[in-house]
Amino acid sequence: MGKLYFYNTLGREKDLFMPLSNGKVLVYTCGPTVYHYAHIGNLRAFVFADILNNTLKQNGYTVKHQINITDVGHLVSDDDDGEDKMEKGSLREGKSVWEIAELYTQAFFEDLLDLNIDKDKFIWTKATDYIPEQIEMVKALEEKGYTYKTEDGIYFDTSKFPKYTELANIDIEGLQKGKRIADDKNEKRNKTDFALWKFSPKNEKRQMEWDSPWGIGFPGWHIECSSMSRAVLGEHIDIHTGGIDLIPVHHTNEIAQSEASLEDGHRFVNYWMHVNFLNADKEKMSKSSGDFLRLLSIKEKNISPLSYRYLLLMTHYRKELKFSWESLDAADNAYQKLIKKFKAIVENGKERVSLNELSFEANNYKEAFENAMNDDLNTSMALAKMWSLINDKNISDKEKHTLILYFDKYLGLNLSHEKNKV
RNA sequence: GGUGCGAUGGCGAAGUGGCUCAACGCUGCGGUUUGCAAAACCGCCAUUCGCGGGUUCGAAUCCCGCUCGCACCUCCA
Repeated sequence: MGKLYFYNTLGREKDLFMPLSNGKVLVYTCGPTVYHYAHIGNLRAFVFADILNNTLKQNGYTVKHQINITDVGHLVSDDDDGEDKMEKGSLREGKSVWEIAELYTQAFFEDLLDLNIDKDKFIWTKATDYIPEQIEMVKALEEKGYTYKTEDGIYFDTSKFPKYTELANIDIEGLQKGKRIADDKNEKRNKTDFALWKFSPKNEKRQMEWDSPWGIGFPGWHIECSSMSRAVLGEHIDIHTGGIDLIPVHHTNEIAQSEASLEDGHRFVNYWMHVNFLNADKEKMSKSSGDFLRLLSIKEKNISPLSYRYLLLMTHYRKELKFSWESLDAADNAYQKLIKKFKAIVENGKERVSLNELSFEANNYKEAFENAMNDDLNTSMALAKMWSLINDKNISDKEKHTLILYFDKYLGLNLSHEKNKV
């Protein structure tokens, strides 16, 4: 097992990775919401999760990696009578909310397949399959005195959890009025308090609603990750990943729920890893429906989705990526060239050598590549090492063949198969 | 208002004190090859790392100040 260093959002520095139990790593990734198609920005988080998963495995760990699917609708923010996004989608498309969830879940899985992400590596859990667990957790929090009831739901009292600001470094006083916290009409005690259970609106039948000790309703949107991760991975997990936007609200709330319901002082998560955003050149990557770039848009331009994956690997995951068609073209050129070069290498060096009988020089490339990946998943550096290897005339094609296939176990660029268009 | 991130060649991007007077890829340019072209191959393309100071034998890398840009806090990852 090599030495892995990960940048931890909690503490904001690169730490040596030490798993909770020997040889086994528990990972949780915040997954998609399934009332719309994923745009390519969403997908960045899952390519990252995939690379992380690969790297852990290459380092000899057994990885148990869970991703949730948010199929419960939650209220559209601002106004009180805001519609639920699932229900809204249902209305829009004339399908039941369950059909909506299924439709977009399948579309999401297709995107993963296109990106060479084997979905079977992960344990997928749907929020609607874990309603009893979510209710249990809310009950536990209630028993410990962390909750209170208002007209529209059961809320978590964040003032009772002193470490609340730890992850995001939130200045509660500084939170501006008029933003999400402004709805003082719903009797929230603190600006940062959030719903654990929401009551169904009176005189209205929702398509998704469940009975609970507090009345008919549906879970708050943070509780699903806390309770599902506990159900599948246990109370303590090694690594939790997600988009950078989840830090201040969602992950902060997750920590509060999970740790408040544990014994004092126990950490819910040891390493928090956050993927930066991909932003479009001109238009902002759209948040809700509307126009946004799908993987399909890339395919329609006859560009391989794996070229998009290559583009993602060109930049470090913690760095913002500005998407443009120019940069995707550059990535596509590089990726297609890589495939060609690799094919030529395979033809000249058909039989491979074993990884432990590499020449000294070839082994240097192996180590340089591993070091790059193990240093907080520096894929950009790793790609550079791969190119240097390809261009090195002193290494035999047999060894190159061996090494590139090995590298691709980390990178997942599907270099060994023929499904790529050339 | 709060929080966080960033500024490196035409573009993307690595590099956190000496092995980098700056990797790797894309583009471009010159050449070899070719009937021409494409492809392939060979070669070239930042004395410089936003600006101004400072620390040091030595800084893109550390410190101070400044300028500019971006993101999140509105259920986008």
